[in-house]
Amino acid sequence: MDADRPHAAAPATPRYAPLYQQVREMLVARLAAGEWKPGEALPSELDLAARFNVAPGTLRKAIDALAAQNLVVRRQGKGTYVATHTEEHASSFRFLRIRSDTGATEYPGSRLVDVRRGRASADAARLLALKPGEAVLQLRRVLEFDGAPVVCDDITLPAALFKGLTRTRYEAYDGSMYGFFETEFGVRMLKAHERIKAVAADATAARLLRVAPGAPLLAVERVTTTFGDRPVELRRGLYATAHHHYSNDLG
Amino acid sequence: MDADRPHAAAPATPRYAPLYQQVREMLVARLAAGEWKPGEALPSELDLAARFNVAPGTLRKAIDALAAQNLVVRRQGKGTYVATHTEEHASSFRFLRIRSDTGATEYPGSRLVDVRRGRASADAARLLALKPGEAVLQLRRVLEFDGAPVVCDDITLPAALFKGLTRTRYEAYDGSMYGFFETEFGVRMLKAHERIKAVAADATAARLLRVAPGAPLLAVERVTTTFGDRPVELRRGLYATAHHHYSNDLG
DNA sequence: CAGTGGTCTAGACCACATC
DNA sequence: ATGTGGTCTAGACCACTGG
Repeated sequence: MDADRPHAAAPATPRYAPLYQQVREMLVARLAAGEWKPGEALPSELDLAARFNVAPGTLRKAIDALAAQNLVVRRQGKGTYVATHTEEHASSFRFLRIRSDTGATEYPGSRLVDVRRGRASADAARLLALKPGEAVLQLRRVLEFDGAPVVCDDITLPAALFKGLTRTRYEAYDGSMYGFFETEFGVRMLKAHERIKAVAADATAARLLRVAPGAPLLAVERVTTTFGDRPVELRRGLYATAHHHYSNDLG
Repeated sequence: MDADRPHAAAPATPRYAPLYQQVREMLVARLAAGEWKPGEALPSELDLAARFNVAPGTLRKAIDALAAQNLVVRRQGKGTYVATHTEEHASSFRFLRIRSDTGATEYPGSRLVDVRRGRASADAARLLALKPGEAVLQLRRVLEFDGAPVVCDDITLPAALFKGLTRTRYEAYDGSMYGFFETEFGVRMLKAHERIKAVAADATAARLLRVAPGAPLLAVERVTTTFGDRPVELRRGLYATAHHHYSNDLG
């Protein structure tokens, strides 16, 4: 690109980077920069192909890759849209793996119990790529299925990215927490890694989840990342699994 | 295919099936029938395109889909190979989500504790699509990381598919359990669904995993399927997560 | 060197959504 | 009717592998 030389670009670290990957990276950069906002349509494929001076097929392959990463969503006959957490009233199960044993597909209610400012522990700093002691926000929220508490999450956020986050403001927002982060703070949660253990409920968890102290709970530690694999959320959750389970597909 | 009319095939249930999907399904059928065995190379793309009377690009897209499902593996310059569980000495972590907390990537040892014949419980029958009381094999095996037991699996298999499975025969086999199933019984594990809960260790589990009775454990119920989403294995595992965790990527 | 998968191009046509 | 993404085709050329 740049010029009209198809795939003669100078190799960076790998010996060679396919044109469609280069185009993909340019598109990601523009998405990250907010050239097209979540929920908006990208220009048409032919338009983009012309801009980047590549064949439609090449441009298409680049967008295929973005769609596979869930960065954009294609809608036949309409266009290609920037992925958003604000429309996923069904597909918000993308980051929510807890399910009712009965298979009921009800969407849980979220209750924000507490918001406070604090400083990153050594642990949190490491996982969030912050300096120990940097300012963070600590949220605690409870997920309720059919009125019964099932999940208790302790969420740690870099304060610098979420200036002005308050409990009131969250409660004024209608939608998922990641929708809230996206809309109000421009932070887009793209990928997450979870580490799961089994633990015994301590007094606090027992009270919040209404289980006996010492009852076995799932402990889920999630690090969520945005563009460039930059960690922007640390979430430690305790799941009561008497009537619910963590669902996972391998394949 | 069939004729030389590109995509005029009669719609079945969906209004319309793309040619490359039809080709994909024909390839899956041949894979399931064993026309090419695990580890073997498929014919070249040009060859297959000619056989199916489609353009190389269309055949390629069909194989792309198979590769995305991990049914085949492409190797540039060499060919496209049927996926196998017998070569994945590294990538066998595809179906093994337990990891050491220290990040050590050691491969665990597997010890088959017990093999017995039995009849399917109502539960097992439902999950394996058998009739209650049908003959099954019950295996119990322990996974050890660095000599310490971490996972105890109770595995239920339809006896009809695994005739002649004995402990001796497993111990004579050098490789993973799914490699054993594939090589010795022609059963290919393709996908799995897991449901995870936290439970307290009972006396048996406590002894096998060397934890205190009542200690919290991960309980992982896995249903593994082969071609056509046919369930062929039910696996109930207990994971000791003091120094290990279940690792999962979302995104 | 020949053979394989991988990339790129170019254009025709289909299906879907919207006006 | 128009514009969008989706499919299909056809052929040239590149990169990797192995004899």
